[in-house]
Amino acid sequence: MKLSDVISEFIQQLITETSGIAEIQRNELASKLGCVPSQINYVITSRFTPEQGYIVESRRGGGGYIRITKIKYDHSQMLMHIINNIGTVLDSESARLFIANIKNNGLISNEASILMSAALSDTVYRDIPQELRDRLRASIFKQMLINLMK
Amino acid sequence: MKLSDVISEFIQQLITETSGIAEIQRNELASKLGCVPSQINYVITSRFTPEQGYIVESRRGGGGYIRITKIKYDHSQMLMHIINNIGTVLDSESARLFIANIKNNGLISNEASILMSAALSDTVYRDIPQELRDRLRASIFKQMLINLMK
DNA sequence: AACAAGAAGGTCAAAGATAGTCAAAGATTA
DNA sequence: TAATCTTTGACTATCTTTGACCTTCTTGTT
Repeated sequence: MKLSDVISEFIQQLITETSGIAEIQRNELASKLGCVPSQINYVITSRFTPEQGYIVESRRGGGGYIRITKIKYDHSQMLMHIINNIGTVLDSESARLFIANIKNNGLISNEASILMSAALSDTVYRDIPQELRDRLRASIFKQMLINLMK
Repeated sequence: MKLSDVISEFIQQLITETSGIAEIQRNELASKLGCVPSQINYVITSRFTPEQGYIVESRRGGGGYIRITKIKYDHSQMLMHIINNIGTVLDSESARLFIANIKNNGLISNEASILMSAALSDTVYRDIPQELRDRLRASIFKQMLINLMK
């Protein structure tokens, strides 16, 4: 079996055992599974993404950790559906429509829609190179949605 | 658990017990918790900053002390404070602290804090050139706050 | 008052402990 | 064989711990 799959399964196992939250130490896990530390990052970025329903947080330094949380989406399947439909780029008009839609469907509060609109509005991306804007917008939108499902 | 966290929790506990003001002796606390005195300073400067709503005062010499006071803001002062303190750049740690602070003071809902944290978290800015990240983060944060106040 | 000694707390930089990034090389798949 | 996925390691960024040295304050002595 591929190394990446071993790592991935190990983490999934951990998540199952802890019913939702795996907290690991990168170097420790790497040495336990016999791989270089950065491979842990590879596995996480390729298999524990928002699209797949995971939130990843971490801290460096002494006592550092990587925490991977599996989203429970019983009540949020529509949101999950939205996330999977966003793609890697998102222009401001599409963002506006998505937000209006999920708000009208009662999936998010009015306050949440205000915040999302603010964070995705064109005015804040002035300094960002054109080609990065819509990728960033997509990324932020997904991150916000996935975290709402925590 | 990390030493810093032990120290931090000890101080927080003190603040809670005294409903707002912890007064400690640096050397005494250091020896009680088994660390070098300067580590107390480290914890204070990293976890009891104005951004987190604390004022720190101290005196040297015989009978010296370090006093840490939790600030009680009212809402308008709070917003004022935050807005005046976000410059043109904002790193992720400061963002985290600001958000925790305004949430703890009841200025924003839990949902809002989750959304803000998500939108400002480091993970979404991977593709953005280093020098733009913190400018963008500041910009998004301000935009969200402004729109919340409307 | 002047001074010296002692008792705090403050600063800073180095070392240690983690995690993150990126690009090159290798493997697999379409 | 071209595209995509995986593996690796060198380099970077961040957070924590420690210790040597500095500054300020109080108190006792002359």
